[in-house]
Amino acid sequence: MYAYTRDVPDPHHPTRDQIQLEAVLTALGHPLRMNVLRVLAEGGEYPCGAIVDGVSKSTLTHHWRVLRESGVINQRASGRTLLLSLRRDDLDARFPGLIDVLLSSHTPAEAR
Amino acid sequence: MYAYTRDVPDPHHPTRDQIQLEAVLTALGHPLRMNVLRVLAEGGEYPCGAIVDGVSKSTLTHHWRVLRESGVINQRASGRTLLLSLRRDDLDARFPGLIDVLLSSHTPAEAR
DNA sequence: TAGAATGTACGTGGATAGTCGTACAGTTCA
DNA sequence: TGAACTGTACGACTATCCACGTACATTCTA
Repeated sequence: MYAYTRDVPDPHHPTRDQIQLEAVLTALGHPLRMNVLRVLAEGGEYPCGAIVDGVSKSTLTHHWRVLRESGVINQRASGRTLLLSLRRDDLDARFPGLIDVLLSSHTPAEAR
Repeated sequence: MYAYTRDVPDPHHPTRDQIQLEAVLTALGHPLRMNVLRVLAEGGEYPCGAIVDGVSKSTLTHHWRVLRESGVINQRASGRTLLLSLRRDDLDARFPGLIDVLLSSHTPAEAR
């Protein structure tokens, strides 16, 4: 099992019941993170470095943490990469229709 | 017509097309503002001071601005009060189903 | 017309977000 | 085993958020 450091053995993922609406909204209120949602909504798992360009690694780590701790994504270790995936089932169970609405709300102006 | 100051004759309300999904999500990512949404969703207009308790007037002004500039609420002058209402039609037109989903996502833990 | 009522403007201070560079830990593979 | 690779940890910096007190503009009313 992949360990991040001796002190923080596991990345924190909230359980389904711990996912808070506010935290999800705040997480998705950032254009970079909203774009990540759109990419991950296609399905499958992506390494951290394969979704966003033009941002430093440490900045990405920050955004992964926001998405992970709000319950939007899951991070799973695989070899030397972390695979990201959308917690679609949990989000749909907790907030039925929310993700569908967000994905269907096409707003090109934000698509940077 | 009510004027706020000589320099800022009108409060800024984005047009329907200018409403950005991110801005709405960020605005509703704060518990106080989410509660305001729930109150206003009942319908009708409320004076600024009739919705939230325990917060200073200037703090409220800050939150009204966030809600107004994101396109969530409308502020209309009436005598010496400003009447707040939800821009339900605009939000429903721009992001069909979003408000419904948010209102039906009951999350008691956030109901402070 | 003077005082009360409503709500904004402005300035301030502390907390949080967002970005980066550097260092480092774990994994893979030549 | 050692170097390359992937991603986090940490510290620093800037910008924005959030809350407040005070001052003020507007409106209503006694």
